[in-house]
Amino acid sequence: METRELRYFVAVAEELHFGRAASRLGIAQPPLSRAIQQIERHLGAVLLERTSRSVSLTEAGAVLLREARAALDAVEAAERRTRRAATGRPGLVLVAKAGASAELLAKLLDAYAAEPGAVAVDVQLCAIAEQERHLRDGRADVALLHRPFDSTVGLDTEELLTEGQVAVLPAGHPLTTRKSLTMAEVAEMPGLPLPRWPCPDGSYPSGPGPEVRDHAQLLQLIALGRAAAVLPESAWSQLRGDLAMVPVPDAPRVTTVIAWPPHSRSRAVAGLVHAASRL
Amino acid sequence: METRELRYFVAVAEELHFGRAASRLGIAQPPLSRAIQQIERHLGAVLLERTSRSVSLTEAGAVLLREARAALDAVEAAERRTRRAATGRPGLVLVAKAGASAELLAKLLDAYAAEPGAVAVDVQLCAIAEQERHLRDGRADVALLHRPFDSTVGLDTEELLTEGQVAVLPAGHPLTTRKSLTMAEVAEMPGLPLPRWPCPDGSYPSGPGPEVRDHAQLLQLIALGRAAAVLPESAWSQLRGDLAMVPVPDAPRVTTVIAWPPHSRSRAVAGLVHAASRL
DNA sequence: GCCCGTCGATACCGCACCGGTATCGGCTTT
DNA sequence: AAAGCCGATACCGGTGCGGTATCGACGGGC
Repeated sequence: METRELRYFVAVAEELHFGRAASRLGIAQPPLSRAIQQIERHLGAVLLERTSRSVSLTEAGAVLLREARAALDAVEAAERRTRRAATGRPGLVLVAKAGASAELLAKLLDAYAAEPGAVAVDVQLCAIAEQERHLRDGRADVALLHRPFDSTVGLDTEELLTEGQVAVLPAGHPLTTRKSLTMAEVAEMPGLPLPRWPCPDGSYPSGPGPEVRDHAQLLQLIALGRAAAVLPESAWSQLRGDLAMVPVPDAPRVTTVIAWPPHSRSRAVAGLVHAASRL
Repeated sequence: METRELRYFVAVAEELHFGRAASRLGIAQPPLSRAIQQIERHLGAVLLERTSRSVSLTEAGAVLLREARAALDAVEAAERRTRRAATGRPGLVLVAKAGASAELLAKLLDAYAAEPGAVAVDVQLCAIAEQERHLRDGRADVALLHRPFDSTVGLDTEELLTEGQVAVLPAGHPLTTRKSLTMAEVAEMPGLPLPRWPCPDGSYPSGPGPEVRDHAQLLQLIALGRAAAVLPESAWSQLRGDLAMVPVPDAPRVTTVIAWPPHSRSRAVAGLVHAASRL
């Protein structure tokens, strides 16, 4: 099967509408209909149930959607990594959540730079839940992830740090005088909803809190008195004067891990991981 | 990039000869030359150094070869898994090395069959080093692997059993009277070389021993007095009357694991792993 | 109840591109 | 110096992709 066909199928499966999928792909609708039929003939399977009013995935279609996304990521990764290898500069790209693990990251970069044979490390800060995708499609070589929030499925990892979490509140909030809080108390603070983080697919769960892409956004919203949050202790180093923190002992402990795609066995990645593992 | 292009590149990169690659692909040589040029133009990178006498991979070409193989596996897996999903029969395919972990496998299948909601399990026995590929290209859902021999990189795993290894010798061999042997002693037995196992790419390392694909082959060669081997203790259950075993305490311990592709989060796989984890 | 709008499928057509044959140009071998 | 091997180039024909036009089925509205 060709990647063109996979791209076409993914577009239709995501839009569940041939016309919209076609315009998203920049082609007309009829060739798209034909291409999907050809895929179905090739696989000997019905992938989409279609009436003139609705399009829906069959079970086989759902499987192909999941697998096709992975395959397209792999193809994209192949292109990107080849282009990067061709430039000759063997630099590493590391992604981390903007605003998270700042201290740890600094120590890691220092430690690695001191190693013999260290190469340049290009640090990219991205939105929550974006790092995994960057690793999978070849835009990055290594990532700092946070269990249990980020999925590390299919990646090789090394644990770096486990820590508890704290509630981050606007300075002057009544509860800032407390020595500790429970998750239940934090979740039910009137007027201070917890923010909504993006899901891996980029959508947001529904609920009362504000939609948030990274820590900087979040801290600003808290300072404005529009939200509260429960964050790893190390977020402390980022705290501005207009914020306060209170430990939340019953929040799940957070483990920061360094992760890399399993088959990228480059010297440079190994060196960085080695430096990380003995911080 | 299209999978056709990736296939073409892989063929040339493996053959390092345009003519042979073309005939392997079933096309003529000129279109292949053009296709490679087109890929190089598309990526903006030189992938192959060619003179009229030799073809060799550049560094970028080596990266693309590795990544392209992974990408093609992912595409193939997408097709296969979709076809399997379309049949409606939600059977699982489990691969194991022929002749290895026979007892464990039997217990596992029994335990899983007793679980509520168990589906049919299709057991495929294959050659050494083939299981990983079966998982990656969608021919199988789960595999029994043996660390440290098999690579589990990029797979999710659960440990099942760790055991020591024993030397397997022809019955009546002088050393069968010993209570134990060392690796060094086994490696240097005159006239009884250790066999050569295939590498992940299907080739064999060079050396004195016979080339061997699976345990049945190996045991027969040992019985014939043409080889000796060091195998996990559980191979004991397979031993015929014409073979003997002696413990080898300093051989690395072998861990049998059940492995599955990380993004295949099907109910059935989860059930099988669950059954396996509490054997 | 008829008309109209929506949406996927079909019909048909032109052109890009893939794959084929013929040939060239460079290099090695004898 | 001649011959052979091998990748690149030139050129050509056919497949198939993508386009426009249209059909047919289904719903909703006045």
